[in-house]
Amino acid sequence: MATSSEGDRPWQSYNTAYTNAKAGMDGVDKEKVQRVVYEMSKGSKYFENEQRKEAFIKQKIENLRVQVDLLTDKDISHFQMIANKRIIELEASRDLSKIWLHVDMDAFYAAVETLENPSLRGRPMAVGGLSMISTANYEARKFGVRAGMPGFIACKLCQDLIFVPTNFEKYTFYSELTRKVFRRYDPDFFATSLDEAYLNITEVCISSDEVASELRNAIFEETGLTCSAGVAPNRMLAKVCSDLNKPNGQFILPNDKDAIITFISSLPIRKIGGIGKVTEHILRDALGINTCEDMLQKSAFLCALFSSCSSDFFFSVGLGLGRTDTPERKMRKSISSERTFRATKDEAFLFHKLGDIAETLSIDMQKECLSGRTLTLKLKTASFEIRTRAVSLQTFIHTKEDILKYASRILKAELPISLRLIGLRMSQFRDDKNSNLDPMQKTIVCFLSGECDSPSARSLQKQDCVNSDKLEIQECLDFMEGNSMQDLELDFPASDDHTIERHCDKFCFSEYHHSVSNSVAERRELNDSCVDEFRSNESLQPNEGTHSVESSKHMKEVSLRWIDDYICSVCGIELPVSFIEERLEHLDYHFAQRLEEEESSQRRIHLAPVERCSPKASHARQAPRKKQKCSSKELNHIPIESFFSKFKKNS
DNA sequence: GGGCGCGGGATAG
DNA sequence: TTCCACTATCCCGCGCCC
Ligand SMILES: Cc1cn([C@H]2C[C@H](O)[C@@H](COP(=O)(O)OP(=O)(O)OP(=O)(O)O)O2)c(=O)[nH]c1=O
Ligand SMILES: [Mg+2]
Repeated sequence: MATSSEGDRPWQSYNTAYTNAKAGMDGVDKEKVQRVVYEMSKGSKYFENEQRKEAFIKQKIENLRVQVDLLTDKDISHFQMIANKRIIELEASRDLSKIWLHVDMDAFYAAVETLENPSLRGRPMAVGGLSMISTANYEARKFGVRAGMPGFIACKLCQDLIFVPTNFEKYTFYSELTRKVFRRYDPDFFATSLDEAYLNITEVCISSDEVASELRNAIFEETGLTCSAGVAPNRMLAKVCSDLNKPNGQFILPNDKDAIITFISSLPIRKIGGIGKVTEHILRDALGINTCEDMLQKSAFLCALFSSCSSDFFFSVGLGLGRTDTPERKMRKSISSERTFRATKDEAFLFHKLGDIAETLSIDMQKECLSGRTLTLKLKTASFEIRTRAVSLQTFIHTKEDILKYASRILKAELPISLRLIGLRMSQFRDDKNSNLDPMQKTIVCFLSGECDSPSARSLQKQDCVNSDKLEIQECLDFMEGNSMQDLELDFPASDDHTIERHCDKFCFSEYHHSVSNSVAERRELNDSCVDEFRSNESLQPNEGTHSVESSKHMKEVSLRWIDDYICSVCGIELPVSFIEERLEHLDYHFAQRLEEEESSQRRIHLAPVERCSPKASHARQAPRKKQKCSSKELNHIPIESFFSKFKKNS
């Protein structure tokens, strides 16, 4: 440990952020880099925050060491038995039947910029700005400049460094080109970022070496970009391998257990994906673990100190085991936007920023047709402390106004505060996966198109399905035929009233009112002291006798017009109402509808499959509503035009 | 006790 | 003169509810 010489060379104790071995960093004067970084950082707010975090981790390590010291010989042999058993089980699961290839483009953003501006070739260059750089080319790396380093420090390390601003459209374009090549080798390849992908080449592989060379050549031919590749029996090892001969190189690890053991034994644990700065630090200083092999040597202690989930992971690393299956494609779980600015406590400025962020987030959500019910506000204080505050709503939101409304309330609760960053994230998207759907059920849109199992139909289901409130179509049809509305019930997501109050006791959040009832209005007055739209738990009870009665004939017309409007506004096809009516007669499908309570009172119709099970709670009763035109503004971005074009031809 | 929601943290590109 | 990004995912611990 360098602690003894800390007095002389304080930079050695400053975190190892830029010192971990990285491609292109051989032969760099690490001591000098470390010193410059330290000199530039020392005394800054950022630095102080890092020191706080570091101290916290040191404390954690200290606690672990105490735990280790307390272990008796008996304890140790006990945990050793458990560990051995687990290791044998894991070893038994070893699968050497697959061949995985990991591709990683070299200095990707920088390489793309160089391609578009050849004068940059051979000169040290970084993509990003003075505050942060995304990556640097290999010329710049010789100076110690690297991804995640602030630009102003990089400048000190390399006087002639050229900065190029990021341009994601370019990177996306070139990423697409590389993926075209990947697809030829494995149509089911899966990309983990713009510049990385895993390919299962088991089937196409005669010689791994040749496949890798051929692939890299093809990529270079078709894009002008170089990449590195790693081939191994599982994804964890393939990723390690792709980094070994970077840039523009490859490394093949044969599907042979002895070769794997040899390979893994001397490998520093930091090379493994999932083991970062902190884990490396903890395992080294608490248990003396440096290489993957050490994971097995110290298995008893890993068992004693960590959860079985964590120790399993550590043992897998020691054995060189990794996933060999192809993961199913997952939809995104959250979407966010955040901005950094000069730290300030000027509230007008902060709220203005919040509005900007809400707007970009809303635009991004609309691009992907997302609507979410959990909003998370992220703040970074002037001292770099990160705070997050979340609310889960009863309704799904995606407009700037809605996002800003709730975000403002949360932010108000944090004032006064000096901030340097504000971010907003939406999650818990509206999605059929959120409710136990019968996957055999199809959407109304599907039905109308007659293409129930087409991929576009599935993607449509993913994007535009379940709502917080739904009407069973059969019930709706019953109603249309003159039955009572009394039996129609709405399905709310689980109520989070208490949660909201608990976590943000200064504010009460408005609920989504499905019917305008006197009782709600009355309660609103009673709770006037709280906020504008308070909603008590009592209001979750069904509202009695509040709906007016309109003729069922009229309702039927209205319902059919809704659907007609929906289809029209989405894809511009005007269908005869009688056609829709005829189609609907055959359905055991459902449609969901949603009434915006906001000033615009826009009505949005969502077509959705619905679970067969009865609604969990019946909080409100549906009241008949007046017909309103669908808002095409909200619907236009739903990318189902191509889907409907099929339908157009047929009709 | 399982599930949910929140807040913090680690990791990666 | 300037003084460390942005997007996303997973995991853990905690408190609460059913
Ligand atoms: C590591 C990192 C990468 N990126 C971007 C820029 C990178 O070009 C791109 C791919 O990341 P990396 O593959 O990690 O880095 P790289 O491709 O630039 O260099 P190499 O693989 O040869 O070591 O992701 C960031 O924006 N921020 C980061 O912190
Ligand atoms: Mg790369």
